[in-house]
Amino acid sequence: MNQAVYSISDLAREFEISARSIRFYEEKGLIAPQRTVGNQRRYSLSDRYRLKWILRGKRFGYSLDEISRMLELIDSKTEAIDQIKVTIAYGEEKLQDIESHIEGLQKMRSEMLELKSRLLQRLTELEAKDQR
Amino acid sequence: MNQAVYSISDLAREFEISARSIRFYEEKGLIAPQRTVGNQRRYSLSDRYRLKWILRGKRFGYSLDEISRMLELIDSKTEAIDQIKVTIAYGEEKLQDIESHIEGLQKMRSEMLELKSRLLQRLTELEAKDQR
DNA sequence: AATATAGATAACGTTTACGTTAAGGTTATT
DNA sequence: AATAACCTTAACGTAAACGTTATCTATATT
Repeated sequence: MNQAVYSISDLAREFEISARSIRFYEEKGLIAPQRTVGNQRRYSLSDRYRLKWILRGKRFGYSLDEISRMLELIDSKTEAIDQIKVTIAYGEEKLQDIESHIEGLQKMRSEMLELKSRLLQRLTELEAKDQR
Repeated sequence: MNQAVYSISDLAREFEISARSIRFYEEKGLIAPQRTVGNQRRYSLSDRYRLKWILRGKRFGYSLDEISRMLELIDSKTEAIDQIKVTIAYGEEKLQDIESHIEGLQKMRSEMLELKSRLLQRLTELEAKDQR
């Protein structure tokens, strides 16, 4: 099994964040890499995937706490029917939330477009006046 | 002209935020209501609109600083051609940004959906096993 | 006019998400 | 084996975005 392994600065470089940030996410329990004999962090592919999720979540306004709960969802490995049901329910909640985020952003988008067309309008008017 | 006017707590109630927050946005220059003779804040419809924008921006991960710049764009009233061009350029930048936010969220959405279907799969398997 | 409710400023406190040293230990390279 | 490059924990610092509290003033209601 060709399991890629990354050091903390490998990931820091790749995602353009500080090693401090990555350690901070670990402090908060969002990620938990293996350690070498010398106690240095070694990240697997799935750790890398988690980190990607963390950064995506952050970009869209989710707090580390919320992201943490989403990650729990991601690595739910339980075989208990009731637990799975709870997890699915939580996932559906988050889906709703994400969808409402998308809607809100689309609203912002359309307002921005309106704004732009108003500005373009004014611009062409002024340029026409300039022509004379 | 039937100009609606709101007190600070009117808006706080409507948007479910604290009056402190609204005052804070004013401190940061994002909103600037009229004052009564007794120095109390009175918000117009357009102030209310700005506040809505502020909250929307915040929900989607924009900092008050970024939102501030977007608002400047909204109330740009300049007649200077060059200034308008600059404003349009900035608006286009923000549009791009919003669109990439939307894309990212859609990615999150599809991963969430995948996750959910995997969980549903496991659930039905377990329930089938339970049946026997 | 008196009282209740609401609003003002101002100062200090708090949480989140890191940045920045400091004082070392580990790994890789020559 | 020595040196550079990288890593560790730990502690303190910081910026953003408010919350909280105190003290005082305005407005609304009976």
